[in-house]
Amino acid sequence: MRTSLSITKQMLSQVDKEAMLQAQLGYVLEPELITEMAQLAKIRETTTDEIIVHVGDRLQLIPIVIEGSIKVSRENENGEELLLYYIEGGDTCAMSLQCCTKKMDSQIKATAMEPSLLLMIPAEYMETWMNQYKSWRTYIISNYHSRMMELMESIDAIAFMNLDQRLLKYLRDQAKLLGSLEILHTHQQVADDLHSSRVVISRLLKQLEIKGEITLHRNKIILKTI
DNA sequence: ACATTAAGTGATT
DNA sequence: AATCACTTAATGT
Repeated sequence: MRTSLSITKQMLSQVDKEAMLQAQLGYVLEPELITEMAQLAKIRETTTDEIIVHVGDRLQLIPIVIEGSIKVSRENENGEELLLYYIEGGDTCAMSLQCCTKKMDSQIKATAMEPSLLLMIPAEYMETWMNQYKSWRTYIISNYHSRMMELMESIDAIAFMNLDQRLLKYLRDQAKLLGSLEILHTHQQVADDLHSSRVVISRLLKQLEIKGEITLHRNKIILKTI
């Protein structure tokens, strides 16, 4: 009984993979490629805050985000972090491709921000697809470009914005990404993402609350507007 | 009721 | 803006 159920579920998900890819990438990728990807891809489901890639991991599979969102951060040897950018539905981390083919260890940490669904593709196929499918080339290059732009935005924020502005931007980015004005984070988690300290973040959040931008609760920050 | 974790605060650098 | 040292508040057992 249990076996037949799980087999059914497995088969369904195999069929669904193509549909999911079609829905997310049907406009950019050739149908033959979508089919091929669906055959090769392994499904990975994540829970909120599940770490998908650790610093130092040797990647062999490249994730494509189907549902949900992933946070990519830098991490130093003390475990201190800095959020770099997010990866949303239909996106991939093109940088991990290079990481795979050059057999380098991952320089970043990837964490699921919500329950997410990923398709994991063996890196070696990605290489051959670069020559085989024009749409794939375009997709990867455009992904590289997006990540690069987001990286620059982060650098701008760090270099040119005060922490209070950066904090507000962070809250708004989170809200946009997760589609909710309620941000379910502790002040400590926010501080980690911004590589600041809890006390400082608490004080700045208090100021934002006084200004009427947000309201504060335990484990929860509510934005008034995006 | 008690322990634990999150958030608030004053003082100091 | 960060850190320390402490208080207060919220929540779990």
